[in-house]
Amino acid sequence: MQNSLEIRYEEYLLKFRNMIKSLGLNNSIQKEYVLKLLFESESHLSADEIQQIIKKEEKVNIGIATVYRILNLFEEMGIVSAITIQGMDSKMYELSLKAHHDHLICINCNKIIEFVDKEIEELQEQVAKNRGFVLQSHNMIMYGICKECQNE
Amino acid sequence: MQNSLEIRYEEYLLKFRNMIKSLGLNNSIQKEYVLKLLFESESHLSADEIQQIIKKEEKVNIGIATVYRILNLFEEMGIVSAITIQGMDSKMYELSLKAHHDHLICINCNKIIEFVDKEIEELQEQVAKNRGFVLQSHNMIMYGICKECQNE
DNA sequence: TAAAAGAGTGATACTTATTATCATTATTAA
DNA sequence: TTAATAATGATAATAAGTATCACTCTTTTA
Repeated sequence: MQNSLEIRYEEYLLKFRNMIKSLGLNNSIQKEYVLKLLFESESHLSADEIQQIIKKEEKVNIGIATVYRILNLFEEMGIVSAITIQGMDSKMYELSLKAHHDHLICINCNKIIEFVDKEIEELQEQVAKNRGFVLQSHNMIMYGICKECQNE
Repeated sequence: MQNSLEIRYEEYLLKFRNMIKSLGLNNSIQKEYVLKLLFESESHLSADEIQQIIKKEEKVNIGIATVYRILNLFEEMGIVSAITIQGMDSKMYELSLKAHHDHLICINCNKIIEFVDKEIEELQEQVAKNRGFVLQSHNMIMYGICKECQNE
């Protein structure tokens, strides 16, 4: 019997395949490898990490250009979002299926905590509105020291 | 008679020179060119722009490595902060002397509006505190379409 | 079912921002 | 003024991300 993660993934995969088809694109095993990895991963991954993990786990080759191509496509489709973290030299990707959220990062151990604060979101809308902007998206990353790292 | 901007800059320059000295570093004409440019500039500048502007305005050569070196130093000193804007391939620098603020950027015309919202800042502290973090800094960039670009 | 057309992949060349290196120049201290 | 130290500039190196192109895989259509 499958666990709930797998079941959820099966559902998600079907939706994904429909989306790809309705965009007039061809699906591929590579796209599904990337999708599955992002779906199962707890953490944010770089293109390079994605390539390495797929090579190791799936025992299959995947070109770095393909990884970038797929990640860019997924971003355009709105199913992946990228964040740029201070001090890191490559973008980190995650599924944006998980609802929108912001990030709190420990500058010592690099732990990433995801959160949403409804009040902040509302105030952001307000700030934009007051300046005549129609808000499209935002990026908020907070940096600090987590509880564990404070006791060192 | 000097205008108030110049007067403020003179004051600031003296503080800067002291800071450099107390760090055991040597001041240089290049450092002061970069400082002055950032002080006078309304906008956020890339390292490349800084190099080009200094070459043109001061009719003097300055190496790109020096520009980066100085910007990194200034960041460590806490007098410059860098932001990474979606879709731009280089970091944008500004003096962080101007009090802390966040950014609202038009995705059409690239206009950048700086703002601070005290309530948001407080909520951010709260979010961090609730998760056991001691907050050190944050980056918040909001993307949208400005009033002017909406009527196009 | 088989070919033609279209799309996707992987290797690799390329671009470009940023950093490292090192000889030369400028500054500070004695 | 000179020895020691630090900063600069040219340039080589690094590395992330993109562009290109030959080849392979899908899809379509006859």
